[in-house]
Amino acid sequence: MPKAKPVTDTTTEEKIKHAAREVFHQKGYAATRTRDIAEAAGINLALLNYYYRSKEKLFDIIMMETMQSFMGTIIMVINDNDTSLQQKMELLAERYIDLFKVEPEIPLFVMIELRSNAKNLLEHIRPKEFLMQSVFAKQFQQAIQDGKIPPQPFLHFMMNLMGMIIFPFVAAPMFKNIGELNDQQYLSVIEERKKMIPLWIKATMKAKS
Amino acid sequence: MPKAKPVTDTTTEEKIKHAAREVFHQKGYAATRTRDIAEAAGINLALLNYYYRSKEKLFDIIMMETMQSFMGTIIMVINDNDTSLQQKMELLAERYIDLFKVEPEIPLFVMIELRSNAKNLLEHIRPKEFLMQSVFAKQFQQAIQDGKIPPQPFLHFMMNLMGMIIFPFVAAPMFKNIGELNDQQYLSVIEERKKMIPLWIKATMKAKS
DNA sequence: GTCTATAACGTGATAGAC
DNA sequence: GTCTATCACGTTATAGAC
Repeated sequence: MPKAKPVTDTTTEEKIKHAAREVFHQKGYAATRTRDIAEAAGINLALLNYYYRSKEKLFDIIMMETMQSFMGTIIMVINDNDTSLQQKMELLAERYIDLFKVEPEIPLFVMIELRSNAKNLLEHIRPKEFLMQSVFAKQFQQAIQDGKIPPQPFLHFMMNLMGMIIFPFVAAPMFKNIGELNDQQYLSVIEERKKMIPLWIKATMKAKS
Repeated sequence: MPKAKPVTDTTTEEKIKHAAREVFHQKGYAATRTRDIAEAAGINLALLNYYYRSKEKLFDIIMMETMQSFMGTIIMVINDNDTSLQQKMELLAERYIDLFKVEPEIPLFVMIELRSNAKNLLEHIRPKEFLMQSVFAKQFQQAIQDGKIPPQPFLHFMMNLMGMIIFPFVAAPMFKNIGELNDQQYLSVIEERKKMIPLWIKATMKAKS
């Protein structure tokens, strides 16, 4: 069981939110009981409602902050004018893997919530707008025009890149079993991928379409 | 909303199980109410308990059958002595994509269940045993010994292959939004990947480690 | 086998003492 | 602010008529 970040947890309000983040991430909205959160926070159930009104309101806060972690990572990287396409891929792999090393449940949590609440979430975060108009996307198209890579759909490229980064976290139990690895060993395997993913992706981009 | 396979649904017992499979896949165990299943099956709630005793027992059956779909696909392919490594990759991409086109919720469902019930499920299906001792794994090692590909970990190869196949289904809402695609269009994008994935994977295998 | 009515239980939320 | 006790409600499961 991976622990979330080392936090001081000063106020009761923060203790509750911190516990909620962990429990919601691990079990999802429907399966977590407010009593689980209260217990994890070491406080009484009534306090949860005192500070956050309801389970749903608390969840919305966690959801928003989690999406911010998830999207913030990519946003900071893909619109930097001073990095190349190749460097952006390296940064994406590095930043995401570092994020998920601390909170490995985020990817699956986000995918589940996107399924059950796609419409709401997507029109709020608008991945299409900021991704397709990013420097990253433009550099990709430029590389094609410059003949550096063959013409190919940006979507497949993104699926492969994000899949290589994220999928090992989504399917961690399976791969840990296959490789007979404990949590720590598994993380060091994933650490290797930081360097490899950009090379692999580069190779796929040159493959004939 | 993707529909599950066209089925005759003869008996009441089958109608219930078919409805349960759909609802459990779409919403997960905790979020589905037995009433949802009864309604989807067009029967009364009491009948569900009459045939399957409890929500949990019904779920266990669905889980088992789903894992069978999931693992059965790979098992049939990876131990065939008459196909090459390359052909096996092609078959895996084709079979899995065909399966998930019919029931796109399976991948996320399986990942969620593996998270919340890893120990039980994994010691029952033992992916490590049958995968690592498969003809597929042996052919992979042989290709390295023959100098056809550089030495590299089988686990990374599997992560990349399975990730390319499965991840687009797990993160479908996100990619549909990015590409502005409806369900049908999205499936035809994924269909393209059947041919491309083996080429991409081949390219990654030749990249320097 | 299939239904209606209801029992038994778990969970979210609140009242009210301190 | 924090607690205990309790309410109100939804859900699983069953009893019993047909």
